[in-house]
Amino acid sequence: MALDLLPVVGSSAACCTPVTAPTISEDDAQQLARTLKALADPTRLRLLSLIAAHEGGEACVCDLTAPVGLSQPTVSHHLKQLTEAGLVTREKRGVWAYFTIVPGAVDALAAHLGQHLRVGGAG
Amino acid sequence: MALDLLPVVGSSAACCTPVTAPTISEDDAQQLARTLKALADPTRLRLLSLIAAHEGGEACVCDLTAPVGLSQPTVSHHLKQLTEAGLVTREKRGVWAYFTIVPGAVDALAAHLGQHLRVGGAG
DNA sequence: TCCACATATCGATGTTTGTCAATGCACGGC
DNA sequence: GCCGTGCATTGACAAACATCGATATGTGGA
Repeated sequence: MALDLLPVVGSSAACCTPVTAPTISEDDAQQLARTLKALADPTRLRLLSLIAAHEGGEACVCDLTAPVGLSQPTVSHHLKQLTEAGLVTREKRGVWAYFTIVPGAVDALAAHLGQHLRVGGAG
Repeated sequence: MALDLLPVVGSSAACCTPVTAPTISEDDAQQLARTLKALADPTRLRLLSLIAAHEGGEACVCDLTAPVGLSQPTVSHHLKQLTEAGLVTREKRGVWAYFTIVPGAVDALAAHLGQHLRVGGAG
């Protein structure tokens, strides 16, 4: 292993400042991104807004298809995404499925984000 | 076209509760989704976290490629997305491009979200 | 039992997105 | 003036996604 020369350049200096705080883990980033992806669609944002604006904070699929102007299967698909992301809950009553915003879900997401993205790191 | 029967069912009642608050506009939803999309990727979240954790709150591309394990063009592409979303700023100093977190950008996003998604509507 | 209706799932399709290799561009040192 | 280096852009490609029509599932009423 006789390769101990390698000048290493040394003097160029400027680039590559050191990391001074812990960064988000790969798993945390993936989990956070999954939830954000559920939010990052105009149709789903409108669905959430519609649910929140409905009387009692709940709405069924038939309440939502007309306002967003999409087919029933598409709306159902988006609601499934939101449910799997933990942003809404689904409750079946009779023939209808009522969706409700999970309180605090968005706040928790925002807190998580702020924790990792604040300059100076997670500390 | 003599088809005026169509019983209309009428009595089923239950479904379709009324909307009692204003909902997010189509444009607002689109704009909000665009910013969220920039955040909704594990690589970009890690880049943001890395920038925030670097000394002085800034980092250049060469600081970031190795930690995320992707090619330089890919990292550059993600940083462009983040810049266009207003989440980071880019400052060229000599040969290097330094990226900085835009302070308050995430907070503003969170505030925007909460405003539209709180049950009871935008208030 | 049969039918109508609300919702979910499936299969197909066009679009968007993340990634890379190759190349272009600007800056600084020799 | 030339070359090396850091970064951005381009073109290509595969994976993911939003959307629809058709169909399946489950529920309540006749």
